[in-house]
Amino acid sequence: MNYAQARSRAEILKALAHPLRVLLVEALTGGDQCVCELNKLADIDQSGLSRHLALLKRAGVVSDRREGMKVFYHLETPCIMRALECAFEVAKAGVKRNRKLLATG
Amino acid sequence: MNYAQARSRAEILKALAHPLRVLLVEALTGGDQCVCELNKLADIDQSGLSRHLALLKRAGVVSDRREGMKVFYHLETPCIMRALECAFEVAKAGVKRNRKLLATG
DNA sequence: GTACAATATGCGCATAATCGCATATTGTCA
DNA sequence: TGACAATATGCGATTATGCGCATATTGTAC
Repeated sequence: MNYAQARSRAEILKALAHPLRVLLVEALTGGDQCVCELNKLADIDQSGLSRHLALLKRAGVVSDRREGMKVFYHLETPCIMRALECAFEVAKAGVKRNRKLLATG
Repeated sequence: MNYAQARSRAEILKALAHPLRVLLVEALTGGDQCVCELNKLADIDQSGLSRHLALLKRAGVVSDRREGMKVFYHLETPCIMRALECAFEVAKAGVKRNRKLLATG
């Protein structure tokens, strides 16, 4: 893998590397949702949410479509969630490892 | 999923969300390597590399062990590569999608 | 046309990430 | 002990991110 390839992978990962965006992607695995629904996921200002969604869209992770006044977002890449599952396992393992280190050392 | 869980997942993703760190993780799937070897992967200053490795370690993605003067890094989570593969698919799809948009619009 | 609802964007500020350089630490060998 | 190799850390400068507020856009209904 060359640096250019690594950069494009990193771009995607960066798009996912935010708590709210993780929540958004997870929510969208259950099906498309409009911004007004997604806005209930976390206590965030609407303009911020809109920015996060735009960012995910730019990265190619989601797409959007308009229906009347509402805009629905769609998860283009369910495989991303499998990646997140793995990441979660890593996190748990890491926490355990650190606990062990603290107990031992 | 609550915000705390999302945050811990985002932490892992953030750790991976850098071109050099993507390269490092990929390189380590082939087996443990010392910093001096990893330093050949990209044109980066040694102290920078050390920082990136420390970051991956803090996130629980890699571990290190000392052997004489050298420090070897070990990938704790080969499953991470699936995330990278997925990210790559997303990236490719994104490029295709943009081409189509350019052609259509 | 007005009024309103849903969503997006411009802007300024605060915080975090990254980098390069110098320097410190740790281990080996003579 | 001193000299050197491998790695890590402190610091300052630059750049990128995220946030909240105000405002703009787009669509609907009257």
